[in-house]
Amino acid sequence: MRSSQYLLATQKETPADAEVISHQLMLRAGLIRKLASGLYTWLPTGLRVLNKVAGIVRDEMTRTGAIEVLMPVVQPADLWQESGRWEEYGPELLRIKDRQQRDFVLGPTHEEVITDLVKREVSSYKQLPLNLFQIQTKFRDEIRPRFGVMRGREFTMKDAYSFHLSHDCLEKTYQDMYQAYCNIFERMGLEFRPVIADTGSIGGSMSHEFHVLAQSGEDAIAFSTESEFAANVEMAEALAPSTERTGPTAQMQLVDTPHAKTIAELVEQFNLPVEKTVKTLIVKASDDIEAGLVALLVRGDHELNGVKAEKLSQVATPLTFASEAEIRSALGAGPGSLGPVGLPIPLIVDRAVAAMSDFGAGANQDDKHYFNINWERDVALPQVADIRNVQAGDPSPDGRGVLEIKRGIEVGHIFQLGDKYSKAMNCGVLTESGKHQVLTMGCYGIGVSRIVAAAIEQNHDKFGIIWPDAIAPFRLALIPMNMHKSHRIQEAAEKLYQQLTQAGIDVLFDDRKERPGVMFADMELLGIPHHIVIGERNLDDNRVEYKSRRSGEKHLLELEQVLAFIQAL
RNA sequence: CGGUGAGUAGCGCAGCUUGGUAGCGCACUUGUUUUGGGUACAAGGGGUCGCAGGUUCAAAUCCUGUCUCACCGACCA
Repeated sequence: MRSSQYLLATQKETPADAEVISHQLMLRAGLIRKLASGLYTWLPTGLRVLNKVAGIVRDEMTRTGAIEVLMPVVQPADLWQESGRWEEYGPELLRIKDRQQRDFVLGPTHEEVITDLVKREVSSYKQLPLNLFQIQTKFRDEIRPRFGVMRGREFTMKDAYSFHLSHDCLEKTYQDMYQAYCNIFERMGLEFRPVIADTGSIGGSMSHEFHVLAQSGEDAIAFSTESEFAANVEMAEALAPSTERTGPTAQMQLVDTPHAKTIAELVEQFNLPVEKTVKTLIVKASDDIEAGLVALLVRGDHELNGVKAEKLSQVATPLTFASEAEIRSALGAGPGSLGPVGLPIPLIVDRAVAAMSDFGAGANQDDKHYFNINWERDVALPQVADIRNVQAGDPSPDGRGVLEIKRGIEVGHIFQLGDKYSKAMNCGVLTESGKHQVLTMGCYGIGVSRIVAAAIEQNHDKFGIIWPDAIAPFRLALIPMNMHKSHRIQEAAEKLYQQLTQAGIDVLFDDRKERPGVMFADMELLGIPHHIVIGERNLDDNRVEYKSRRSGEKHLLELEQVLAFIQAL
């Protein structure tokens, strides 16, 4: 490609609304432009990267025996009514009507369509197992799109769906996908980790997420220092403290605490260790709880884990915090003065709270706390559950080492779905014995467009992007200096360009009439991994200069060596 | 959906308090200059000041409404 006949679209200045580095660089390097909130146009350079990412994904998927299809973005509402997700899915599902006033949705995912397809097309056990995938645009009306294509509303995703007669067979495909995903991210040159994950609203049992590690990641991941254990913090189990609860050492006392509405204020004003305080959180209860509310207790320095809390049968789904007004009318005190003693609604305490003694908590009267509360003596120990987020330094759930927390960008997610969709939509085949059997499914997603952003988060410096070779928009930048004034340089550049292009190398030939500094700066911003600079000085010796974008190393090459050198990289 | 803030040239911003001919830097065009790291000088093109209504002789500026965008929070595959 000649830059004079291309749309480079690089910019010096960073638009004000780009927060994370990948978003800034994608705009500056001319990869994307925003059309509206969460909607982006892919410019030629960005599309080249996107296509390379998609190509690797397609290649590795095909290698495992998965077969590519392409399903519509617009889907009829009946399918969603059939699976039950027309009601289940919230406002994130964009619903539209056609000219006949029939309901449709813009597909946020394709379980319904694929299940319907397989139901119609597959009728015998002999056709199984089957793994179908597509690389397609998805639309999710995100509450808060941000970070450019990292969390856009419209995005490109690879989604695969496998169909099986038995769980063992699903298990095997799941493992194959796990391995394929590792291969994909390795080929792209990304630092990633598979972690145990929550299945969320897609449903199912076993699930892993694949995270690209980066400071700006939206998810927190817990790793063991000693073992292979890695899980999304949402899922990482917080073990019960290994030490027994100690006995009471002091009488419970009621204390006036007019200026202590938060744990921090309580700790500061009353010289109470934070590990001796308890937070009382009030959430909406599920329908079978009469009180309508449930109290969740975690230690003062711990955080409630919403995913874990939502799984408790007493807690309403989705997890909803009670408003101050609801709390006052049900409990007679404000949120800053709540505690377990005398609380008239069901209580669930975290494992760490159950192990506490002589602790302080609200007295369920405004501006008063009880200090030196002890379970059993002052209040019965209620139901105990794991409802907090793990923290750095907590013991690993597998018993080996302690946890460390890092941030990650979720770029892949694999699920063992089971029969959630196949059952709801009656997707089955005849078995060997002639009986109808509902199929077991797996589903496997990769955020293709998100990978582009994630790769930049991991590969950049102050000059711009540094693409891994496998996903670079161009592998090589050909930079002639003052070509418009020198026939020798023009001749050498044209010849190299022909030669490299014919050898199948993606070359960006910067033939613009620009100053050297402008060209260097643009090629670095674009992140092209390998640069060849042609100048008068070196041409006298029949040489050009090679420079690696990543390492910065430079050396001279004979003109005749260039092709072989690049091919050997 | 709640809180906060912002909409003025392609991008980044000033002007608004105190109403009176719309500005700066970058980018773009032309010329000269420069030529291995975003040259310098000169001349130019480009704006219904988000939109609608109101006040006024006069509105980017004051008032009302509305739309859009961003950040924080809640929420979320």
